[in-house]
Amino acid sequence: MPRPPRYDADVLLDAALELLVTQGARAVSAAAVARRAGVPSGSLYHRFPSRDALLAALWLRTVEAFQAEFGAHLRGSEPLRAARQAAVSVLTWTRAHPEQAQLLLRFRLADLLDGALPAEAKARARALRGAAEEGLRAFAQRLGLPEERVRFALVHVPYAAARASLTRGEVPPTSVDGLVEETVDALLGRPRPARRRVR
Amino acid sequence: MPRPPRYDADVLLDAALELLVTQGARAVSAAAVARRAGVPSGSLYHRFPSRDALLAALWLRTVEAFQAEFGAHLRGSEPLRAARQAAVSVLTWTRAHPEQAQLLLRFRLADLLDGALPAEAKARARALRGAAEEGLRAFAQRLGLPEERVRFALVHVPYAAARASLTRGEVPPTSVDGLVEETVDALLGRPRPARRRVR
DNA sequence: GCGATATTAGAGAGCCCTCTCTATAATCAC
DNA sequence: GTGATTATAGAGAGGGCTCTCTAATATCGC
Repeated sequence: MPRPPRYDADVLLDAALELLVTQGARAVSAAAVARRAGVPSGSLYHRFPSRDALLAALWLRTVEAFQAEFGAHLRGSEPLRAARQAAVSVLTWTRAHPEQAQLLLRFRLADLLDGALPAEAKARARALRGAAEEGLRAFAQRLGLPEERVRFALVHVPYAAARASLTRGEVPPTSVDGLVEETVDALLGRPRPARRRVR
Repeated sequence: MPRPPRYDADVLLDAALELLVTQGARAVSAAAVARRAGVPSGSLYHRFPSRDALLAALWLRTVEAFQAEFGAHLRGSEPLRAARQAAVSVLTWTRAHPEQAQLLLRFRLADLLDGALPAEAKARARALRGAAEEGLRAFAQRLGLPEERVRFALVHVPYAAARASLTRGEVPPTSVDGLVEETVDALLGRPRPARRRVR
């Protein structure tokens, strides 16, 4: 039997994530990741065939984690309630995993890579995209509302709310949860009888 | 008198923008910008002291253009109407200047740079940020609503709507204008009597 | 034409990065 | 212990990038 591994692939992905959110995409070189993780470059390339493959793995690991949670909420029983919960879960997840959230909010997969997406990663990416599309489509149907409207309310609005804080290096305050729920209600539910004018 | 310039600085900024939106931040090297613009690298460095200075100049040129328009709408007479117009102007501007919009939507200034923001750019950036903050603060006061709510409705929601299309390489369809106005009304105005359930 | 001035033009020093390659080490079945 | 297998470890080839430096060039006032 073989020599046991000394470094976990996740150690490298974690290092890459840290570099990415603190220093930006240009700072994430395979060499920098290896240095930061305290791993010889040879060992890095033993696990990942290329820098692009490493970045793709980081991206996919993160999207998978996020979508698992968001999707679970969408499948909840009462639709409007599920919608609110899914939307707010974006903020909750962001608070629980600020670095991962930054990765998703600030970068596109293609922007992290130098070349084309490695074939193996492409399959994983397509599966994820498919699952997300399908989940949203099904949910829109349950609500009886156009997909565009549902996507706007559940994806882009919470996204914007999370992004607002993250770009300032903070975590979204709980006060925006209310704004997001209110927006979801306004777009997907019956209009609220009277809006409280907070001031 | 001196020899007349042969290249305009904007030619370089345009080339950088094109590289940025089509290839991502990592692709925008000073060398690549010069190649793309058909300018010798020496001439590039004659205009910009460093790659970072060039990228900062591109960013600032773009933010200034965007804010000029957004700010003008905010100063419109009837507040709720001004709010709707400002919010929708984000989408209009995005359609008129898709590449510039992508720059603002997809990248943060710091992510484009390798090092710290050059001092000269820092002053310009601070001025811009100050003007934006002040404009929003004043508008929130006119509306008599909390700044956070106004920022969410006028900045982040339209931002999200624009981003939705741009990340797919498209320009926002006019159909989202309605969603944005509806959201602005719901968050800043009196609730609409009855929402039309489109389907 | 002639200096003064600003700009072009491009070669190349030095640096970092990606990725490869080879030598070495650790584990297990027998 | 031996062989098979899988990792580690790190040096270095080759390439691109940033930025500098020098030589050449275009314009103007006189």
